[in-house]
Amino acid sequence: MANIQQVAEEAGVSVATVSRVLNKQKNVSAKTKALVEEAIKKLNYEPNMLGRNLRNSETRLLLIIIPNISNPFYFEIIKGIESTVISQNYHILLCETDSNPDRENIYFDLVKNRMADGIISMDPAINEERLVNLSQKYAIIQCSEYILGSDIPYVTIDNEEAAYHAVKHLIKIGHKSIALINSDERFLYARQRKLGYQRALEEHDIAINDNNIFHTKKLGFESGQQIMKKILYLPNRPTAVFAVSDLLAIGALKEVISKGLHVPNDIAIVGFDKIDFSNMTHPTLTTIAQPMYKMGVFAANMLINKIKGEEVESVILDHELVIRGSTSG
Amino acid sequence: MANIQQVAEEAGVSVATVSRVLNKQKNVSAKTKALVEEAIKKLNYEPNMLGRNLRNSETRLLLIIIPNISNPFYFEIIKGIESTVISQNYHILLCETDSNPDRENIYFDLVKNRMADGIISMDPAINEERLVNLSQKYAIIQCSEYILGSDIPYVTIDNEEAAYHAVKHLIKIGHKSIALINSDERFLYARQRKLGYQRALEEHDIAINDNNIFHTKKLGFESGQQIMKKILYLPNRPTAVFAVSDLLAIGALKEVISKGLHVPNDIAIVGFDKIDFSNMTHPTLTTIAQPMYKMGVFAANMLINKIKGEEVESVILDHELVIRGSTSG
DNA sequence: ATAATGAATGTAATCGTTTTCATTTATATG
DNA sequence: CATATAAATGAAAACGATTACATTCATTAT
Repeated sequence: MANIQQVAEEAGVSVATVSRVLNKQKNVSAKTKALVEEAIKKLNYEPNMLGRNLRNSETRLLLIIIPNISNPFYFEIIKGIESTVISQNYHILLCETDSNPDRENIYFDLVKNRMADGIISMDPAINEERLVNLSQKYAIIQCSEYILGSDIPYVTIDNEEAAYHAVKHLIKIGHKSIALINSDERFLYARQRKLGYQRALEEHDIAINDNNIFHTKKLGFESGQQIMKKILYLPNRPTAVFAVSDLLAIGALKEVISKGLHVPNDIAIVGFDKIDFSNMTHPTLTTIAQPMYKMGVFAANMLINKIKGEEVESVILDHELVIRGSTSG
Repeated sequence: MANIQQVAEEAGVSVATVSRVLNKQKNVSAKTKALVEEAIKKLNYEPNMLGRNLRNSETRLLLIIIPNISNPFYFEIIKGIESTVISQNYHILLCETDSNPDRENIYFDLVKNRMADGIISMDPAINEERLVNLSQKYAIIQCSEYILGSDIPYVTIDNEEAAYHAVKHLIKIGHKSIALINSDERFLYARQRKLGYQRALEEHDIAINDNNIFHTKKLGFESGQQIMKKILYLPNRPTAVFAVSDLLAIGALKEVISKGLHVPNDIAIVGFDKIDFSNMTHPTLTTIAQPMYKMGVFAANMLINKIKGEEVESVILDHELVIRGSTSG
């Protein structure tokens, strides 16, 4: 494996000149440039990034921290991030915490050890104290979930407003008894979405019934299924359900169908996220669309700017209510 | 940001000694070790991996190449890989090619430039020539899809046998007209699964009807849906469908249901992969389960061994037919 | 007390780049 | 033609670790 030294010898120039050619710098004559390029080709030379990285003290690697790789919510965001960073010669290290603090620490160490230049965190369960602490010294951006009051820049949507939209839609088509399938209220987005749910009900003079509010720690289909099972047994069965994620909504939908009930006639359902699969259920799922790809692009650009030392501002993007079969027969 | 030099000064020892403490080597007295550890704590020292990596010429980064991050087939495999490598102090760089040769090249360069120590490729559309070429100099393992006749080690299942199983199941429950939704036959697995499909039919004296065999370049739900649309218009409509991936099968299922037909009474469906979603459809999907997590673990260990310079053998793991609602009313 | 042994520690080279600064070479100006 | 200026090139330090080898120190045997 040839190194820059050997290329220099082969071309009969100094390593500095080779480096200049490599980095497309000015001030190298066409003749020597050709000489160097020839030597590179002849020796099959590929620059060693380790040397370069050490010298430049950067890795051009970015950490993306997510709770779980199989949650489709993150796909489009990640695609947005990936295509943005790759054009700027960065790469991403996808880190799945599984909400395990040990995993989290391993990833944090990666940036402390300078194996990564920055972090985009999308994990609601992340250790906030440590993250804020880390953000003093390293470039960090939050995406989707963020820490209220910290000064880590974030990109997100207005969760309260979005939930308000979703529930208002249910009310408008005539529902008065609406259940909420929420996730853990430790998480900001869960609290915000609940607020939106409550505001919509209050605004239409519908009493908030705590028996209609459910929580789950896990965000998979199964949780939605289990909670819907409980909802179906409720004495005054609600006529509609708002779930804070499509996965939960799809699990719920599945349970209703399995019991031989009709969606939306017996129970209407609204989800959140507009994941791909939400269009493959029968009926298709009404849901709140987040501009996921765009969120990824924003987060990526913000992080890269932050790495460059620029000042970056948090961003709140628009959402959209997508009305489909699960609320309109 | 302190470096090893400053720690050495603070502790009043040489950098060699600090390095020895860092790497938990023998031959350091308890006293000096304590001294060094104190200095490390005091200066908040974190070793810089770039220095270490350059010296050791390794990055402990492994490339995982997949066609598309949103295909759930890869999740469990990736989880298997991730948890295996992390315990051995490696990390993964998830690389999505989108079947775009430019992307692929960027990733290949990563290993040429020594930013990664090896590759696990799961991309059926990968440039075989380049991959084989690269495997002369770098550690490469293939997972799931592999190159026949190359000597890149792989871990996979017996695709032909699995498809044979699936189709035989359909025949056993009485079907005689069975459509195949295949992917691009450029891919080995597609050819193998078709072979299994044909063998099952032949073995039961069912004529193979080319009109019942469909191909798609894209592997999303929508492709399954579109193809099923065609199948439903066929003059002698098949009574069963075998799709080479769950995504295709779910799209197909959706189309059948949407047309008001019954699964499995009007059309039975078998998928492939046992992705999470396959349990969330109504009815649930009969499918072939691949031992995905295990495949990931194997691939990871094989790669790490290969990096160490050991000889590694290819592996073929068992599959399993999971019978569910879409073939048994 | 001395030599022999082994453990602990230090010195300096090394990995492969980039970049500052000095020096050489080419070009333009009078 | 001499000089001023700009462009091209090179020498060497730097990035931060690891490690071969040399050296010092402590321990034991004679």
